[in-house]
Amino acid sequence: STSSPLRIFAALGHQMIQRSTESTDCNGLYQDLTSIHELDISTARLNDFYTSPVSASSGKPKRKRVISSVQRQVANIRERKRMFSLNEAFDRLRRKVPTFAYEKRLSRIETLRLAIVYISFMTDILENN
DNA sequence: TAGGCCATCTGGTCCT
DNA sequence: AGGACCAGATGGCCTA
Repeated sequence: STSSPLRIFAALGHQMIQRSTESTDCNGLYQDLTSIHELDISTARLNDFYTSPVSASSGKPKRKRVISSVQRQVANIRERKRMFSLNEAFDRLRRKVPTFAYEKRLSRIETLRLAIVYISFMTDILENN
């Protein structure tokens, strides 16, 4: 139907295309996220703390956590996994927002901005029907 | 070559 | 205590 929301959205600019569904994540850039299990956790010592000289806000001495190198490695892997899942969510969102005939995939910030516009557009359609 | 984008590391803070 | 989340820093890759 020519009045479908997607067609109306497409009419705002160029012809809208269905974006390919190929996964753009990884590309071999991620390190092995399973390697967390291979770290020798048994050698990790407990956290050490030292007292920083000043705490401007509270006046109380701040306790800073100092972690071992093994704990740092484990934390890095966790962070990589977290960012990986974040990027998976971005990929899902990318596939949901209609785009024009770009040769280039949307960046994360472009994906967010286009999603905002798209949601607003759809909301307007619903409210005016 | 500059700027944009991204992956990764890191330390701080919040929360369980 | 430790995991989740976050933001800053850094370096690599790509494109105009």
